[in-house]
Amino acid sequence: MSAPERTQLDVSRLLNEAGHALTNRLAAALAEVDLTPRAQCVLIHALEEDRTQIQLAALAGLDKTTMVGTVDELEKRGLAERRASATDRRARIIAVTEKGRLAAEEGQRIVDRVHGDALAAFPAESRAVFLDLLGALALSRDEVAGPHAVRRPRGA
Amino acid sequence: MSAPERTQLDVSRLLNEAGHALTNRLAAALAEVDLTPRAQCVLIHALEEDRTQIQLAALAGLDKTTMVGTVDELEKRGLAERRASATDRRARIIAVTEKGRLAAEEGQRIVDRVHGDALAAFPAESRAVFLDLLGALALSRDEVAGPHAVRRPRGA
DNA sequence: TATTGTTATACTCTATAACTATA
DNA sequence: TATAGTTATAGAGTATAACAATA
Repeated sequence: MSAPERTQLDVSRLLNEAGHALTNRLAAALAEVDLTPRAQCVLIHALEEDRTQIQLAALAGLDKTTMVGTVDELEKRGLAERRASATDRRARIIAVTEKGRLAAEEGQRIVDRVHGDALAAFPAESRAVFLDLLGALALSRDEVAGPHAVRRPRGA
Repeated sequence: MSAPERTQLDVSRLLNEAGHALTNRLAAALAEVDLTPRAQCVLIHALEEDRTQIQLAALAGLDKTTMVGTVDELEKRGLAERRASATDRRARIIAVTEKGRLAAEEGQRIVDRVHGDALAAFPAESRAVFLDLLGALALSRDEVAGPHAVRRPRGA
């Protein structure tokens, strides 16, 4: 507890750069099977159980309007289908097709490989500490500011 | 070394979320002294020594065209000035004014505080491990893919 | 021929607003 | 009245292209 720890001058920048680096690698790797990280994420969550677009959007951290296009794409490529919900005629359940399931499973192997490779150089204990702390930091997401960052309302 | 370590299912997502969270907090805190993280970053680097716009852009991870607007803003607010380089008549040295120096120093205290707060809850050893690993991850930025992520050329 | 800084503009991404149909 | 999904579009951010001055 001496001078303000200059070692980590810019933690936020390190986080953003590391995040971009990994995301780019992930996107490049998933592109080999024609998937985006987002599509992969949605497919995986949709496989777990019957979920509506809004539920999937929340899980993926997307807006419902962004989700429309994402699902359009999945449907166009035959990886998933919109089905009427049995309990709410407004809602659409996103059902993953067999083709989609196979793609998602291969995608998941790729995701695991990329993440594994990124951390492979470090000892297991360090990885555990890192992931623990990182998880806690990520959780503190909406605790401080409002639900979302700045964005002026329409007529301003 | 058992099944693919499911613990860190999505490291890249954690990194991005933690990065956004911290960046938002940083932006909110710096807004109190009317600075953006970017302006703060440019001011600090410009204070260290005489630097041109392009040099500052590289240090801040910005495009030179983005830098123009950033410097415009700093100049308009009287925090910095464009000065002719003594050695290259094409180049502009970004000189920080006294007002800019004071703002940057206060900004740096805020940056240190926010970063300190974010990590305060964790033991020093964990922080050290975390920052070490994070720094290594961030360094691996351009090692894999090309210099920048996708962007179709103009006429495509 | 290459580079600094500039302008203009085009592209991507995402969210707001307004709407329909349900609840 | 509120919510799921849709559309259209506005806004923010950033990069490409083309240019003038200079190297």
